[in-house]
Amino acid sequence: MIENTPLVRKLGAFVALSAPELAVLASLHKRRRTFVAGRDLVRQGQSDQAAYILANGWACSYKLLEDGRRQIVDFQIPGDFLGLRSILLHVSDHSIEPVTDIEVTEILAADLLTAFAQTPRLATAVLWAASRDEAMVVEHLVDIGRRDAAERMAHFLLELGGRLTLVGLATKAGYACPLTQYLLADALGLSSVHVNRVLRQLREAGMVTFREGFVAFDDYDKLAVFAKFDPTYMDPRGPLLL
Amino acid sequence: MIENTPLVRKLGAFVALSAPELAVLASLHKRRRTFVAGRDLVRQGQSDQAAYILANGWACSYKLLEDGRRQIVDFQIPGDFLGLRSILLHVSDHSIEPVTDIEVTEILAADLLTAFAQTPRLATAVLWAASRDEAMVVEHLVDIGRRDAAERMAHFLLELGGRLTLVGLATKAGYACPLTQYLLADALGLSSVHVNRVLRQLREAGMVTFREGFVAFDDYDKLAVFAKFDPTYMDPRGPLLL
DNA sequence: CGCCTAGTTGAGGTAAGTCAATTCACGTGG
DNA sequence: CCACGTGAATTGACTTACCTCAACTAGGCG
Repeated sequence: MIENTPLVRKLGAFVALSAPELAVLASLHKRRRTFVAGRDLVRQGQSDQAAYILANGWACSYKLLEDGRRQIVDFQIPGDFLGLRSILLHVSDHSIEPVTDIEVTEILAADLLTAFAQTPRLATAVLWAASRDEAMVVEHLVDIGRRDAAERMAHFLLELGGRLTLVGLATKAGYACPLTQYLLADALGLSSVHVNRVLRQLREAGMVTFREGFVAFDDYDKLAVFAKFDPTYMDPRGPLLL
Repeated sequence: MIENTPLVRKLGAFVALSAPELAVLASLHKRRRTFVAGRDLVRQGQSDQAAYILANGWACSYKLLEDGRRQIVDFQIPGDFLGLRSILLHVSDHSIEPVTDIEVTEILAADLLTAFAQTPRLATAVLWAASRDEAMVVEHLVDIGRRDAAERMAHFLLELGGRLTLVGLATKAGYACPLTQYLLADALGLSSVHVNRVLRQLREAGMVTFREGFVAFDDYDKLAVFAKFDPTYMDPRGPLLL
Protein backbone atom coordinates (compact mmCIF):
# COMPACT_ATOMS: atom_id res chain seq x y z
CA MET A 1 0.00 0.00 0.00
CA ILE A 2 1.31 3.44 -0.94
CA GLU A 3 1.49 5.88 1.93
CA ASN A 4 -0.83 8.84 1.98
CA THR A 5 1.63 11.71 2.39
CA PRO A 6 0.47 15.34 2.19
CA LEU A 7 2.12 15.60 -1.23
CA VAL A 8 0.30 12.59 -2.62
CA ARG A 9 -2.96 14.00 -1.36
CA LYS A 10 -2.17 17.33 -2.95
CA LEU A 11 -1.18 16.00 -6.37
CA GLY A 12 -4.01 13.49 -6.28
CA ALA A 13 -6.46 16.36 -6.19
CA PHE A 14 -5.40 17.20 -9.73
CA VAL A 15 -4.27 14.01 -11.40
CA ALA A 16 -5.66 10.61 -10.49
CA LEU A 17 -2.29 8.92 -10.06
CA SER A 18 -1.92 5.22 -10.88
CA ALA A 19 -0.09 2.72 -8.72
CA PRO A 20 3.10 2.79 -10.83
CA GLU A 21 3.04 6.58 -10.80
CA LEU A 22 2.70 6.57 -7.05
CA ALA A 23 5.61 4.19 -6.89
CA VAL A 24 7.78 6.55 -8.92
CA LEU A 25 6.72 9.40 -6.67
CA ALA A 26 7.63 7.39 -3.59
CA SER A 27 11.01 6.48 -5.08
CA LEU A 28 11.82 10.19 -5.33
CA HIS A 29 11.85 10.55 -1.57
CA LYS A 30 15.50 10.12 -0.81
CA ARG A 31 17.05 10.99 2.48
CA ARG A 32 14.97 12.34 5.27
CA ARG A 33 16.65 15.38 6.78
CA THR A 34 15.99 17.86 9.56
CA PHE A 35 16.89 21.53 9.77
CA VAL A 36 16.79 23.84 12.74
CA ALA A 37 14.76 27.05 12.84
CA GLY A 38 16.50 30.10 11.44
CA ARG A 39 19.33 28.46 9.51
CA ASP A 40 18.77 28.84 5.74
CA LEU A 41 18.44 25.67 3.69
CA VAL A 42 18.65 27.42 0.35
CA ARG A 43 20.58 30.61 -0.23
CA GLN A 44 19.85 33.22 -2.87
CA GLY A 45 22.33 32.86 -5.75
CA GLN A 46 23.35 29.33 -4.86
CA SER A 47 23.26 26.75 -7.61
CA ASP A 48 21.58 23.92 -6.08
CA GLN A 49 20.86 20.39 -7.09
CA ALA A 50 18.25 19.43 -4.55
CA ALA A 51 14.70 20.36 -3.75
CA TYR A 52 12.73 19.22 -0.73
CA ILE A 53 9.25 18.29 0.28
CA LEU A 54 8.27 19.66 3.65
CA ALA A 55 7.01 16.91 5.96
CA ASN A 56 6.81 18.80 9.21
CA GLY A 57 7.03 22.37 10.48
CA TRP A 58 6.93 25.73 8.71
CA ALA A 59 9.37 27.47 6.39
CA CYS A 60 9.42 30.68 4.40
CA SER A 61 10.94 31.74 1.09
CA TYR A 62 12.24 35.28 0.83
CA LYS A 63 14.40 37.66 -1.12
CA LEU A 64 16.86 40.15 0.31
CA LEU A 65 17.82 43.55 -1.06
CA GLU A 66 21.41 44.66 -0.65
CA ASP A 67 20.58 47.09 2.12
CA GLY A 68 19.01 44.40 4.26
CA ARG A 69 15.35 44.98 3.51
CA ARG A 70 13.63 41.65 3.12
CA GLN A 71 10.46 40.48 1.46
CA ILE A 72 8.97 37.13 2.41
CA VAL A 73 7.37 35.69 -0.68
CA ASP A 74 5.49 32.80 0.83
CA PHE A 75 5.29 30.50 3.81
CA GLN A 76 5.47 26.76 3.27
CA ILE A 77 3.51 24.27 5.31
CA PRO A 78 3.60 20.47 5.30
CA GLY A 79 3.12 18.99 1.84
CA ASP A 80 4.65 21.97 0.04
CA PHE A 81 7.71 21.91 -2.21
CA LEU A 82 10.80 23.80 -1.15
CA GLY A 83 13.08 25.07 -3.86
CA LEU A 84 11.41 23.51 -6.86
CA ARG A 85 12.05 26.67 -8.84
CA SER A 86 15.73 26.59 -7.87
CA ILE A 87 16.09 23.23 -9.62
CA LEU A 88 14.38 24.34 -12.78
CA LEU A 89 16.20 27.65 -13.07
CA HIS A 90 19.64 26.18 -12.17
CA VAL A 91 20.25 28.90 -9.67
CA SER A 92 18.13 29.93 -6.76
CA ASP A 93 16.58 33.38 -7.02
CA HIS A 94 15.53 33.29 -3.38
CA SER A 95 16.45 31.95 0.04
CA ILE A 96 14.51 29.54 2.20
CA GLU A 97 14.55 29.63 5.96
CA PRO A 98 12.88 27.23 8.38
CA VAL A 99 10.52 29.14 10.67
CA THR A 100 10.40 26.23 13.09
CA ASP A 101 12.58 23.13 13.22
CA ILE A 102 11.52 21.18 10.14
CA GLU A 103 11.64 17.71 8.65
CA VAL A 104 11.97 17.33 4.91
CA THR A 105 12.61 14.66 2.32
CA GLU A 106 15.20 15.46 -0.27
CA ILE A 107 14.62 15.17 -4.01
CA LEU A 108 17.51 15.27 -6.45
CA ALA A 109 17.14 17.30 -9.62
CA ALA A 110 18.26 14.45 -11.85
CA ASP A 111 15.78 12.02 -10.28
CA LEU A 112 12.94 14.45 -10.73
CA LEU A 113 13.72 15.06 -14.38
CA THR A 114 13.97 11.35 -15.18
CA ALA A 115 10.73 10.73 -13.30
CA PHE A 116 9.08 13.31 -15.54
CA ALA A 117 10.38 11.53 -18.62
CA GLN A 118 9.05 8.17 -17.45
CA THR A 119 5.70 9.31 -16.15
CA PRO A 120 4.51 12.38 -18.01
CA ARG A 121 1.35 12.58 -15.96
CA LEU A 122 3.51 13.19 -12.94
CA ALA A 123 5.12 16.13 -14.73
CA THR A 124 1.66 17.49 -15.43
CA ALA A 125 0.69 17.05 -11.80
CA VAL A 126 3.75 18.95 -10.64
CA LEU A 127 3.04 21.68 -13.18
CA TRP A 128 -0.39 21.95 -11.67
CA ALA A 129 1.03 22.19 -8.14
CA ALA A 130 3.41 24.90 -9.29
CA SER A 131 0.48 26.81 -10.79
CA ARG A 132 -1.35 26.63 -7.52
CA ASP A 133 1.63 28.03 -5.70
CA GLU A 134 1.87 30.78 -8.24
CA ALA A 135 -1.78 31.64 -7.65
CA MET A 136 -0.92 32.13 -3.98
CA VAL A 137 1.92 34.45 -4.84
CA VAL A 138 -0.35 36.40 -7.14
CA GLU A 139 -2.94 36.85 -4.44
CA HIS A 140 -0.17 37.96 -2.14
CA LEU A 141 0.83 40.53 -4.74
CA VAL A 142 -2.69 41.92 -4.78
CA ASP A 143 -2.60 42.05 -0.99
CA ILE A 144 0.48 44.19 -0.91
CA GLY A 145 -0.31 46.33 -3.93
CA ARG A 146 -3.90 47.21 -3.32
CA ARG A 147 -5.07 46.42 0.21
CA ASP A 148 -4.42 48.59 3.24
CA ALA A 149 -2.63 47.15 6.24
CA ALA A 150 -5.69 45.89 8.12
CA GLU A 151 -7.36 44.25 5.12
CA ARG A 152 -4.03 42.78 4.18
CA MET A 153 -3.47 41.21 7.55
CA ALA A 154 -7.03 39.90 7.70
CA HIS A 155 -6.80 38.44 4.23
CA PHE A 156 -3.46 36.86 4.96
CA LEU A 157 -4.64 35.16 8.14
CA LEU A 158 -7.69 33.81 6.34
CA GLU A 159 -5.67 32.52 3.42
CA LEU A 160 -3.25 30.78 5.73
CA GLY A 161 -6.20 29.26 7.55
CA GLY A 162 -7.57 27.96 4.27
CA ARG A 163 -4.29 26.36 3.27
CA LEU A 164 -3.86 24.75 6.67
CA THR A 165 -7.41 23.44 6.59
CA LEU A 166 -6.59 21.54 3.38
CA VAL A 167 -3.93 19.57 5.24
CA GLY A 168 -5.96 19.21 8.41
CA LEU A 169 -4.09 21.76 10.52
CA ALA A 170 -6.79 24.41 10.97
CA THR A 171 -10.52 24.86 11.45
CA LYS A 172 -12.80 27.87 11.24
CA ALA A 173 -12.05 28.38 14.92
CA GLY A 174 -8.37 28.98 14.35
CA TYR A 175 -4.95 27.37 14.13
CA ALA A 176 -1.52 27.15 15.70
CA CYS A 177 0.77 29.66 14.04
CA PRO A 178 4.48 29.94 14.86
CA LEU A 179 5.02 33.25 13.05
CA THR A 180 6.42 36.27 14.88
CA GLN A 181 5.29 39.82 14.21
CA TYR A 182 8.64 40.40 12.51
CA LEU A 183 7.95 37.61 10.04
CA LEU A 184 4.47 38.92 9.41
CA ALA A 185 5.94 42.36 8.77
CA ASP A 186 8.40 41.05 6.20
CA ALA A 187 5.68 39.05 4.51
CA LEU A 188 3.15 41.87 4.34
CA GLY A 189 5.51 44.69 3.45
CA LEU A 190 4.90 46.50 6.75
CA SER A 191 7.00 47.48 9.75
CA SER A 192 6.74 45.23 12.78
CA VAL A 193 5.43 48.16 14.79
CA HIS A 194 2.57 48.59 12.39
CA VAL A 195 1.84 44.87 12.40
CA ASN A 196 1.39 45.12 16.12
CA ARG A 197 -1.03 48.02 15.83
CA VAL A 198 -3.05 46.32 13.12
CA LEU A 199 -3.34 43.12 15.14
CA ARG A 200 -4.61 45.13 18.06
CA GLN A 201 -7.14 46.84 15.84
CA LEU A 202 -8.47 43.52 14.51
CA ARG A 203 -8.58 42.09 18.02
CA GLU A 204 -10.45 45.10 19.42
CA ALA A 205 -12.91 44.89 16.54
CA GLY A 206 -13.69 41.35 17.70
CA MET A 207 -12.65 39.69 14.47
CA VAL A 208 -9.44 37.76 15.13
CA THR A 209 -6.98 37.32 17.99
CA PHE A 210 -3.38 36.34 17.35
CA ARG A 211 -1.59 35.63 20.59
CA GLU A 212 0.97 33.22 21.91
CA GLY A 213 1.32 31.26 18.72
CA PHE A 214 -2.35 30.82 18.08
CA VAL A 215 -4.73 32.50 15.63
CA ALA A 216 -8.29 32.50 16.95
CA PHE A 217 -11.09 33.58 14.62
CA ASP A 218 -13.42 35.44 16.98
CA ASP A 219 -15.88 36.17 14.19
CA TYR A 220 -14.91 34.35 11.02
CA ASP A 221 -17.67 35.72 8.81
CA LYS A 222 -17.15 39.30 9.88
CA LEU A 223 -13.45 38.93 9.20
CA ALA A 224 -14.07 37.38 5.77
CA VAL A 225 -16.36 40.26 4.81
CA PHE A 226 -13.91 42.82 6.11
CA ALA A 227 -11.02 41.27 4.16
CA LYS A 228 -13.16 40.74 1.03
CA PHE A 229 -11.91 37.17 1.18
CA ASP A 230 -12.84 35.11 -1.84
CA PRO A 231 -11.45 31.59 -1.53
CA THR A 232 -12.12 30.46 -5.11
CA TYR A 233 -8.48 30.83 -6.05
CA MET A 234 -7.49 28.21 -3.48
CA ASP A 235 -10.24 25.67 -4.11
CA PRO A 236 -9.28 22.53 -5.91
CA ARG A 237 -12.14 21.60 -8.22
CA GLY A 238 -11.45 17.91 -8.49
CA PRO A 239 -9.09 16.10 -10.87
CA LEU A 240 -8.66 17.51 -14.34
CA LEU A 241 -6.80 14.48 -15.64
CA LEU A 242 -8.38 11.10 -14.99
CA MET B 1 12.04 23.37 -41.48
CA ILE B 2 10.33 24.24 -38.21
CA GLU B 3 9.52 27.90 -37.77
CA ASN B 4 11.44 29.87 -35.20
CA THR B 5 8.62 31.46 -33.21
CA PRO B 6 9.31 33.40 -30.01
CA LEU B 7 7.88 30.48 -28.01
CA VAL B 8 10.18 27.94 -29.61
CA ARG B 9 13.14 30.19 -28.92
CA LYS B 10 12.07 30.57 -25.33
CA LEU B 11 11.50 26.87 -24.58
CA GLY B 12 14.62 25.93 -26.53
CA ALA B 13 16.65 27.90 -24.02
CA PHE B 14 15.77 25.28 -21.44
CA VAL B 15 15.17 22.02 -23.25
CA ALA B 16 16.93 21.12 -26.48
CA LEU B 17 13.78 20.14 -28.35
CA SER B 18 13.96 17.41 -30.99
CA ALA B 19 12.32 17.60 -34.40
CA PRO B 20 9.31 15.48 -33.39
CA GLU B 21 8.87 17.55 -30.26
CA LEU B 22 8.95 20.72 -32.30
CA ALA B 23 6.36 19.16 -34.59
CA VAL B 24 4.04 18.47 -31.65
CA LEU B 25 4.56 22.02 -30.46
CA ALA B 26 3.71 23.37 -33.90
CA SER B 27 0.59 21.21 -34.06
CA LEU B 28 -0.70 22.91 -30.91
CA HIS B 29 -1.05 26.21 -32.68
CA LYS B 30 -4.66 26.15 -33.70
CA ARG B 31 -6.56 29.13 -34.89
CA ARG B 32 -4.90 32.46 -35.17
CA ARG B 33 -7.05 35.14 -33.59
CA THR B 34 -6.92 38.87 -33.03
CA PHE B 35 -8.31 40.94 -30.15
CA VAL B 36 -8.72 44.67 -29.87
CA ALA B 37 -7.12 46.73 -27.13
CA GLY B 38 -9.13 47.00 -23.94
CA ARG B 39 -11.57 44.15 -24.42
CA ASP B 40 -10.79 41.31 -21.97
CA LEU B 41 -9.92 37.93 -23.46
CA VAL B 42 -10.11 36.09 -20.17
CA ARG B 43 -12.38 37.10 -17.33
CA GLN B 44 -11.80 36.41 -13.65
CA GLY B 45 -14.01 33.49 -12.53
CA GLN B 46 -14.61 32.20 -16.02
CA SER B 47 -14.00 28.53 -16.64
CA ASP B 48 -12.09 28.50 -19.72
CA GLN B 49 -10.90 25.82 -22.09
CA ALA B 50 -8.33 27.73 -24.08
CA ALA B 51 -5.00 29.35 -23.50
CA TYR B 52 -3.12 31.49 -25.98
CA ILE B 53 0.36 32.28 -27.08
CA LEU B 54 0.92 35.94 -27.74
CA ALA B 55 2.33 36.53 -31.22
CA ASN B 56 2.05 40.28 -31.43
CA GLY B 57 1.28 43.23 -29.19
CA TRP B 58 1.10 43.60 -25.42
CA ALA B 59 -1.38 42.30 -22.86
CA CYS B 60 -1.67 42.40 -19.08
CA SER B 61 -3.07 40.04 -16.48
CA TYR B 62 -4.79 41.57 -13.48
CA LYS B 63 -7.08 40.98 -10.56
CA LEU B 64 -9.95 43.20 -9.46
CA LEU B 65 -11.22 43.81 -5.94
CA GLU B 66 -14.94 44.31 -5.48
CA ASP B 67 -14.61 48.04 -4.94
CA GLY B 68 -12.85 48.56 -8.25
CA ARG B 69 -9.25 48.69 -7.12
CA ARG B 70 -7.10 46.77 -9.52
CA GLN B 71 -3.70 45.15 -9.39
CA ILE B 72 -1.89 44.30 -12.59
CA VAL B 73 0.09 41.16 -11.97
CA ASP B 74 2.19 41.09 -15.10
CA PHE B 75 2.48 42.33 -18.63
CA GLN B 76 2.80 39.84 -21.46
CA ILE B 77 4.91 40.42 -24.52
CA PRO B 78 5.30 38.35 -27.69
CA GLY B 79 6.22 34.72 -26.95
CA ASP B 80 4.46 34.66 -23.59
CA PHE B 81 1.61 32.36 -22.59
CA LEU B 82 -1.76 33.87 -21.82
CA GLY B 83 -4.00 32.02 -19.40
CA LEU B 84 -1.93 28.89 -18.94
CA ARG B 85 -2.83 28.88 -15.26
CA SER B 86 -6.51 29.17 -16.11
CA ILE B 87 -6.33 25.85 -17.94
CA LEU B 88 -4.54 24.05 -15.18
CA LEU B 89 -6.75 25.37 -12.40
CA HIS B 90 -10.02 24.88 -14.34
CA VAL B 91 -11.16 28.36 -13.52
CA SER B 92 -9.39 31.62 -14.11
CA ASP B 93 -8.28 33.46 -11.00
CA HIS B 94 -7.48 36.58 -13.01
CA SER B 95 -8.46 38.57 -16.06
CA ILE B 96 -6.40 39.30 -19.14
CA GLU B 97 -6.73 42.47 -21.15
CA PRO B 98 -4.95 43.38 -24.38
CA VAL B 99 -3.03 46.63 -23.90
CA THR B 100 -2.71 47.05 -27.66
CA ASP B 101 -4.48 45.21 -30.42
CA ILE B 102 -2.98 41.74 -30.28
CA GLU B 103 -2.55 38.60 -32.35
CA VAL B 104 -2.56 35.24 -30.62
CA THR B 105 -2.66 31.56 -31.46
CA GLU B 106 -5.13 29.51 -29.54
CA ILE B 107 -4.25 26.33 -27.67
CA LEU B 108 -6.94 23.97 -26.44
CA ALA B 109 -6.60 22.49 -22.98
CA ALA B 110 -7.16 18.95 -24.19
CA ASP B 111 -4.52 19.27 -26.91
CA LEU B 112 -1.99 20.59 -24.44
CA LEU B 113 -2.56 17.78 -21.98
CA THR B 114 -2.28 15.07 -24.64
CA ALA B 115 0.87 16.72 -25.95
CA PHE B 116 2.33 16.47 -22.47
CA ALA B 117 1.49 12.77 -22.32
CA GLN B 118 3.16 12.11 -25.69
CA THR B 119 6.23 14.26 -25.20
CA PRO B 120 7.16 14.51 -21.53
CA ARG B 121 10.11 16.74 -22.29
CA LEU B 122 7.67 19.29 -23.61
CA ALA B 123 5.84 19.18 -20.30
CA THR B 124 9.11 19.78 -18.53
CA ALA B 125 9.88 22.69 -20.82
CA VAL B 126 6.52 24.29 -20.11
CA LEU B 127 7.04 23.75 -16.39
CA TRP B 128 10.29 25.60 -16.77
CA ALA B 129 8.61 28.47 -18.61
CA ALA B 130 5.99 28.67 -15.89
CA SER B 131 8.74 28.83 -13.28
CA ARG B 132 10.35 31.69 -15.11
CA ASP B 133 7.08 33.57 -15.15
CA GLU B 134 6.68 32.91 -11.48
CA ALA B 135 10.15 34.32 -10.84
CA MET B 136 8.96 37.54 -12.54
CA VAL B 137 5.93 37.73 -10.32
CA VAL B 138 8.09 37.16 -7.27
CA GLU B 139 10.41 39.96 -8.22
CA HIS B 140 7.37 42.14 -8.77
CA LEU B 141 6.24 41.25 -5.26
CA VAL B 142 9.55 42.42 -3.85
CA ASP B 143 9.18 45.61 -5.86
CA ILE B 144 5.87 46.46 -4.32
CA GLY B 145 6.59 45.22 -0.83
CA ARG B 146 10.00 46.66 -0.19
CA ARG B 147 11.00 49.30 -2.72
CA ASP B 148 9.88 52.92 -2.67
CA ALA B 149 8.09 54.39 -5.64
CA ALA B 150 11.13 55.65 -7.53
CA GLU B 151 13.19 52.49 -7.11
CA ARG B 152 10.14 50.50 -8.02
CA MET B 153 9.55 52.37 -11.24
CA ALA B 154 13.24 52.23 -12.17
CA HIS B 155 13.42 48.53 -11.48
CA PHE B 156 10.26 47.86 -13.42
CA LEU B 157 11.42 49.72 -16.52
CA LEU B 158 14.74 47.88 -16.44
CA GLU B 159 13.12 44.49 -16.04
CA LEU B 160 10.77 45.15 -18.91
CA GLY B 161 13.74 46.21 -20.99
CA GLY B 162 15.47 42.96 -20.15
CA ARG B 163 12.52 40.86 -21.14
CA LEU B 164 12.04 42.75 -24.38
CA THR B 165 15.72 42.41 -25.20
CA LEU B 166 15.37 38.62 -25.07
CA VAL B 167 12.86 38.75 -27.90
CA GLY B 168 14.68 41.46 -29.82
CA LEU B 169 12.37 44.35 -29.00
CA ALA B 170 14.68 46.50 -26.88
CA THR B 171 18.28 47.62 -26.54
CA LYS B 172 20.18 49.37 -23.77
CA ALA B 173 19.11 52.60 -25.43
CA GLY B 174 15.43 51.99 -24.86
CA TYR B 175 12.26 50.51 -26.28
CA ALA B 176 8.78 51.26 -27.56
CA CYS B 177 6.31 50.95 -24.71
CA PRO B 178 2.55 51.30 -25.16
CA LEU B 179 1.73 51.54 -21.46
CA THR B 180 -0.14 54.52 -20.04
CA GLN B 181 0.58 56.03 -16.65
CA TYR B 182 -2.68 54.52 -15.43
CA LEU B 183 -1.49 51.04 -16.35
CA LEU B 184 1.85 51.66 -14.69
CA ALA B 185 0.02 52.80 -11.56
CA ASP B 186 -2.08 49.65 -11.39
CA ALA B 187 0.99 47.51 -11.94
CA LEU B 188 3.16 49.22 -9.35
CA GLY B 189 0.54 49.71 -6.67
CA LEU B 190 0.68 53.51 -6.95
CA SER B 191 -1.72 56.27 -7.91
CA SER B 192 -1.43 57.60 -11.42
CA VAL B 193 -0.63 61.04 -10.03
CA HIS B 194 2.33 59.65 -8.17
CA VAL B 195 3.49 57.72 -11.22
CA ASN B 196 3.65 61.00 -13.05
CA ARG B 197 5.72 62.64 -10.31
CA VAL B 198 8.13 59.71 -10.12
CA LEU B 199 8.64 59.69 -13.87
CA ARG B 200 9.45 63.37 -13.74
CA GLN B 201 11.92 62.78 -10.93
CA LEU B 202 13.73 60.04 -12.86
CA ARG B 203 13.75 62.18 -15.98
CA GLU B 204 15.15 65.22 -14.15
CA ALA B 205 17.81 63.02 -12.57
CA GLY B 206 18.93 62.16 -16.11
CA MET B 207 18.34 58.45 -15.77
CA VAL B 208 15.36 57.54 -17.92
CA THR B 209 12.77 59.35 -20.03
CA PHE B 210 9.38 57.84 -20.72
CA ARG B 211 7.46 59.92 -23.21
CA GLU B 212 5.12 59.38 -26.10
CA GLY B 213 5.25 55.62 -26.00
CA PHE B 214 8.99 55.35 -25.77
CA VAL B 215 11.30 54.52 -22.87
CA ALA B 216 14.73 56.05 -23.38
CA PHE B 217 17.54 55.06 -21.01
CA ASP B 218 19.46 58.32 -20.62
CA ASP B 219 22.00 56.71 -18.32
CA TYR B 220 21.49 52.96 -18.13
CA ASP B 221 24.20 52.22 -15.59
CA LYS B 222 23.18 54.99 -13.24
CA LEU B 223 19.61 53.76 -13.40
CA ALA B 224 20.65 50.15 -12.75
CA VAL B 225 22.63 51.21 -9.70
CA PHE B 226 19.80 53.37 -8.43
CA ALA B 227 17.28 50.54 -8.82
CA LYS B 228 19.69 47.93 -7.40
CA PHE B 229 18.88 45.96 -10.52
CA ASP B 230 20.25 42.44 -10.49
CA PRO B 231 19.30 40.64 -13.68
CA THR B 232 20.35 37.11 -12.59
CA TYR B 233 16.78 36.08 -11.99
CA MET B 234 15.93 36.67 -15.66
CA ASP B 235 19.01 35.13 -17.25
CA PRO B 236 18.61 31.80 -18.92
CA ARG B 237 21.75 29.77 -18.20
CA GLY B 238 21.58 27.44 -21.16
CA PRO B 239 19.62 24.20 -21.49
CA LEU B 240 19.25 22.04 -18.41
CA LEU B 241 17.90 19.07 -20.35
CA LEU B 242 19.90 18.04 -23.39
C1' DC C 1 20.57 37.79 38.35
C1' DG C 2 21.14 39.76 33.74
C1' DC C 3 20.58 39.26 28.97
C1' DC C 4 17.95 38.50 24.90
C1' DT C 5 14.03 38.30 22.05
C1' DA C 6 9.07 39.38 21.26
C1' DG C 7 5.74 42.31 21.97
C1' DT C 8 3.53 46.96 23.17
C1' DT C 9 2.72 51.84 23.05
C1' DG C 10 3.62 56.98 22.19
C1' DA C 11 5.35 61.04 19.50
C1' DG C 12 6.57 62.99 15.45
C1' DG C 13 8.04 62.64 10.44
C1' DT C 14 7.39 61.44 5.48
C1' DA C 15 6.03 59.07 1.34
C1' DA C 16 2.30 58.60 -1.15
C1' DG C 17 -2.77 59.35 -1.67
C1' DT C 18 -6.88 62.35 -2.84
C1' DC C 19 -9.05 66.12 -4.89
C1' DA C 20 -8.97 69.47 -8.16
C1' DA C 21 -7.67 72.44 -11.95
C1' DT C 22 -5.23 72.90 -16.39
C1' DT C 23 -3.19 71.61 -20.73
C1' DC C 24 -2.77 69.06 -24.80
C1' DA C 25 -3.71 65.79 -28.57
C1' DC C 26 -7.14 63.59 -30.91
C1' DG C 27 -11.47 62.47 -32.98
C1' DT C 28 -16.18 63.44 -34.33
C1' DG C 29 -20.05 65.62 -35.82
C1' DG C 30 -22.69 70.03 -36.72
C1' DC D 1 -13.73 74.60 -40.21
C1' DC D 2 -14.67 74.98 -35.68
C1' DA D 3 -17.06 73.47 -31.40
C1' DC D 4 -17.06 69.98 -28.44
C1' DG D 5 -15.98 65.84 -25.79
C1' DT D 6 -12.76 62.52 -24.19
C1' DG D 7 -8.65 60.44 -22.44
C1' DA D 8 -3.79 61.16 -21.06
C1' DA D 9 -0.55 63.83 -18.84
C1' DT D 10 0.78 67.52 -15.60
C1' DT D 11 0.94 70.23 -11.49
C1' DG D 12 -0.52 72.29 -6.82
C1' DA D 13 -2.61 72.07 -2.12
C1' DC D 14 -3.87 69.34 1.44
C1' DT D 15 -4.56 64.76 3.94
C1' DT D 16 -3.31 60.32 5.67
C1' DA D 17 -1.42 55.76 6.26
C1' DC D 18 2.42 54.02 7.56
C1' DC D 19 7.34 54.58 9.12
C1' DT D 20 11.09 55.63 12.45
C1' DC D 21 12.83 56.35 16.77
C1' DA D 22 12.42 55.46 21.35
C1' DA D 23 10.99 53.81 25.74
C1' DC D 24 9.06 50.21 28.31
C1' DT D 25 7.14 45.31 29.72
C1' DA D 26 7.22 40.42 30.03
C1' DG D 27 8.85 35.81 29.45
C1' DG D 28 12.81 32.34 28.77
C1' DC D 29 17.29 30.83 29.92
C1' DG D 30 22.26 30.45 30.99
